[in-house]
Amino acid sequence: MKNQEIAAIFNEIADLLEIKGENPFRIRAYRRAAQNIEGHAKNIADLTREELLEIPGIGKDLADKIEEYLKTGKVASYEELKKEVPEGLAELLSVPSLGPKTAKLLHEKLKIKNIDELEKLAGEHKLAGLPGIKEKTEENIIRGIEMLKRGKERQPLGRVLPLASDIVEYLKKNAPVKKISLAGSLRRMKDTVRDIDILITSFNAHDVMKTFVHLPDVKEVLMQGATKSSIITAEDIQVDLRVVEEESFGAALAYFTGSKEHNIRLREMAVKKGLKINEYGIFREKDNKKLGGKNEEDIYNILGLQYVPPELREDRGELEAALNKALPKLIELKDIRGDLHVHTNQSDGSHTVEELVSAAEERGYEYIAITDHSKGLGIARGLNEERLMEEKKAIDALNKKLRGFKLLMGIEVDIRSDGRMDFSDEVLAKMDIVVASIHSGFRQSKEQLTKRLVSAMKNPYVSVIAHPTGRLIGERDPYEIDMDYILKIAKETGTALEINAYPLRLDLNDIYAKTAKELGIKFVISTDTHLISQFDYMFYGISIAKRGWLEKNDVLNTLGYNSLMKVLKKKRE
DNA sequence: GCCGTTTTCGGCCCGACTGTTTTCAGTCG
Repeated sequence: MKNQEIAAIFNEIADLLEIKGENPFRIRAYRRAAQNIEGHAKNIADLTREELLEIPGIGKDLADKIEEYLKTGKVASYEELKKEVPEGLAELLSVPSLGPKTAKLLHEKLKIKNIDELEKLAGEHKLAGLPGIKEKTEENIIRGIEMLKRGKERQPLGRVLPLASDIVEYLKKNAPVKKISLAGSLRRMKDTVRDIDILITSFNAHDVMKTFVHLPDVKEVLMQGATKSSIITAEDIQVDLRVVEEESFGAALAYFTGSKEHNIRLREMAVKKGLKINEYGIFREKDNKKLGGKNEEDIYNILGLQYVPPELREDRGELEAALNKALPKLIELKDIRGDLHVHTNQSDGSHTVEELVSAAEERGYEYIAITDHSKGLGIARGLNEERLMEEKKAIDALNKKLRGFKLLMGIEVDIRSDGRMDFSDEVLAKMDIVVASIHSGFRQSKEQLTKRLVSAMKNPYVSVIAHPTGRLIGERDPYEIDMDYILKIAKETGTALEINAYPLRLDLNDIYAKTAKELGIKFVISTDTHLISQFDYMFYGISIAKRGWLEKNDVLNTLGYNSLMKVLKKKRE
């Protein structure tokens, strides 16, 4: 996909323009375009000019630049800019607390061109004494470089959310907290997050702040004010806390939940109606009369919009839909009636089928599918045909004993590097459900990898493609595939795509899920459980599904057992 | 640079905290 490349260039242009001190709105236009290109599920390279212009934030000029890049591999104006602003200077902007004005100043006065030079001169205390810079600013820059070096990359949702919940619980117990809520990308359940935002109401903000900056986990206090404080935890995650008045809680929640792009659009809509939105409420412009803000719903209602669930607030069309009362009725955890990707101790899981059944029953499920690995995956003790048939026999027997609960006999069949399935059709035909996935040859060419998935989908017995892009957040990039083509074949063959709920996978991601849904492709949301506690990862899968605008009807494991079996058989016919 | 049931030109979201100042600029979210 060219999308990331083009988005990166537009962001870089925005950085360079910032350092030059250009019109801030022009800079924002580049950033907005970059954001919308990155979030676009279709390959930009395949769009017609008309389709390009339909992307919000892309006008004539930026469409020209995109076409120029696709044609020549370069953008002339970008190359010009790079000549004007020394290479490396833009990277200074990635240092927290250092913005374009300071970057420009540092270059003009000290000829600093990159972070290494900055670090050296800051260490020698050469920064202090420049206009507007004294010791404190120098210290902050040094600290910013340290933070940057520690790699404060985005962390997987599944790693940060438990931490955030702990902090919320601690504050509830130890500080005078009335209302408390997570906000930011964590509340939107983005698959990765950079920091934790917490919003609080209290009759004693001062004490809340005091407790907060003395949390057991605090490594560093970045700022402490009357209504806003920030810390860094021992895990190197930044936590921002805001205390607001009860009367403003809803407005503040909306404001701090974001996304920034969503909020900007919301405010633009408000301005057009003669209203003003800030974190304290929604106001009439002419006399500043407060119309609402205690509840988050106020903001949307007064603008004549449906309430937009946090997971949708990304400026991906949700405000237009809210205006037309056309928001999806999002899937919920309680809609899920079973898990269709579960491993036992026959391959690399930790539990017996019986143990898994009782755990599933506890969670209110009506069925699960046992899908151990196939023989090709030796490392996971993949099953050969003989062991698979033994497992099937055991499951058949168990099914006869179970009351009100069903086991589906399945397999997670390995898609071999040449595109063949690890079992013959004859064996696959004996399964209730076949989940196919790639576990090897991640570095094959895009064509090869695409071909492997296509060959799996064209197999009449393959019901689901599991973790379709193979990513492990923060550890392994998705392998390269032609997603447009994959989606087309999924639709044609009636193959479902999995949203793997394992927190490091979350694969398909939200963007692809939304596109796939629009094409009418069906999904399963599965946990890939190897350990009983992992059944609870379903919650993460649901969150990604919500972010992909999925409704109950889009997801096969919301069906009752009989309906599900009917759907699974349909592809084979 | 984008965008238009106010506009093809003139707008473009809004406020807190910090560090530097002595009323404010820069940065951030």
